Amino acid sequence: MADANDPRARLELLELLWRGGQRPSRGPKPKLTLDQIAQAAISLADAEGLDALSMQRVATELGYTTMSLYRYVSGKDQLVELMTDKAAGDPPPYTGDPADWRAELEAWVHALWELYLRHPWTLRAQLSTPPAGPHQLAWFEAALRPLTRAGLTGGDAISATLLLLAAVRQFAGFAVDMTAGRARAGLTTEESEAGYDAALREFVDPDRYPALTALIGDGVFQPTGLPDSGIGLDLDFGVHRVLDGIESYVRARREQGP
Amino acid sequence: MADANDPRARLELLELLWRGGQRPSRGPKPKLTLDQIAQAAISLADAEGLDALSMQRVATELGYTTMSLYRYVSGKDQLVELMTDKAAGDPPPYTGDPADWRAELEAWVHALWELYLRHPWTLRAQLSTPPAGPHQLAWFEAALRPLTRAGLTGGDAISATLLLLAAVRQFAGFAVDMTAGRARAGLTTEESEAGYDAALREFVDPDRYPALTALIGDGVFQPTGLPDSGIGLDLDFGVHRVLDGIESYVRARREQGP
DNA sequence: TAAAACTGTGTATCACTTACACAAAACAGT
DNA sequence: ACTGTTTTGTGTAAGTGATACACAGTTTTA
Repeated sequence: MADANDPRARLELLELLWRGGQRPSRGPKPKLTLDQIAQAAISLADAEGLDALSMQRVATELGYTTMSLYRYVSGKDQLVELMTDKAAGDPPPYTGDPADWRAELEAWVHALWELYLRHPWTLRAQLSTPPAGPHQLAWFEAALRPLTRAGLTGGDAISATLLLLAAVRQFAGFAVDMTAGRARAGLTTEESEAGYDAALREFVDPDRYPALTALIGDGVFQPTGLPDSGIGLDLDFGVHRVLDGIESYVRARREQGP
Repeated sequence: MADANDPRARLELLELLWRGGQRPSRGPKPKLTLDQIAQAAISLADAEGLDALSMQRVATELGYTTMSLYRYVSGKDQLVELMTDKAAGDPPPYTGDPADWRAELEAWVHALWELYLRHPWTLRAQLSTPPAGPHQLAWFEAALRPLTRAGLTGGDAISATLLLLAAVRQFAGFAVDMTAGRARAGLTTEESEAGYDAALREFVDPDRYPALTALIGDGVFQPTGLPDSGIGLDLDFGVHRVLDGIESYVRARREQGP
């Protein structure tokens, strides 16, 4: 099995991602499958987070010994990579007006946001390559289609996809981290938000942080009762700006020629 | 010392962030300082990454025992939070035209990008609260100023800051992950990029991924020789779109009234 | 009917975090 | 000055986790 410090590890990973780890015909029939292992690991990570994910626990969950997993996976890192692609699943098909690329991208963003809230640990997974698995690329494809239709070409379409991806990932990350931190502190959402507001009021010096102080004074950081402290709305705002920016870019290029 | 599963942990953290862990007057004079510990930990994380960061190694680096660190810090998690704020430092002062909010934000983005490349591990640090340290907030403030001047108010200014922050963080994350993965595989940049292109060509099915296939055919994924595989340029593209979007939003609001 | 290849397992090693208790050090109040 | 209290740095030990390695049993191939 290829060491992690080896170019072969990348090829091996691709093989597993795309061909699901076909086994040679010799030897005993495997009792487990890669898919089964990845599924058990995903369930565990969903329920208790990436920190609670250990080879031991996955193995126990499946009723096998820890070391048996190493017959399917070169190590924990590789397992996480496989989990990440599997958990991504396929993006939901877009059913709206095919000409409305903005709506299609908004739906994409929304679906991805939900995916990350469903599998928060994927945001912390350390991947060794750019997206290369079938599901990761399916999401990529689903964004490229409307962007291409909007009029973006080549590298611009990639850049725009990455920009939207960046926004969703980070905003989801903000939301997830806040929820996790809140839960670890044993606070309600309201308590947590009020505590943050109070902390800002206590420590933020108006001379050093004038703009921030003004916002605090406006009550911007007070508890809102919104889910995820309103991060979803921040994301909506951001996506709207980004799509506006893309639209005006395409228009300018069209009018002015390349 | 407050357990992590305790609201007091948050107050304790704030105390350390803002008042640097003042010590009671009784007892032996401490030989270490919080700052010293954080600095050693930052150097280690810079050099070898967050995985290599252990209490043992930090202590050894300083010439003390592992457990001595626990007199200054409640645990590794808290240390990482302190490191993150300290490593953020203060944003460089903006020296350009004060009326040119776009240039100011571009400079901010650029400085932040460099910060993340200098301290890549901060992108993986798990923080228990929204930004609450003096340096984190200083960066926040530095973005709020030009955005406020641009004409954004209240929650909009926050949303826009988060959007730009999201872009920089994630693009830096892409760059960092690619570099790390490349290094672990023992490949040159060129080899790594060529390998990715080759993998896409091998596995991507034109029927299932038509838009992606078109891009691959255009040679978009071929090695470029650009630093960080051109991610910096993708970020520039993205920031340009975002600023355009913000600008048109402000203009529309001004013309139409709130 | 071997020989070869592969599976699941038991064992062992190494690194890590952190709880706990102890002795020495420094201060506070008398 | 003195004594009790608080705090520091340390030694020890427990618990968890990743993973290397060798072994015995299983299945296929020649």
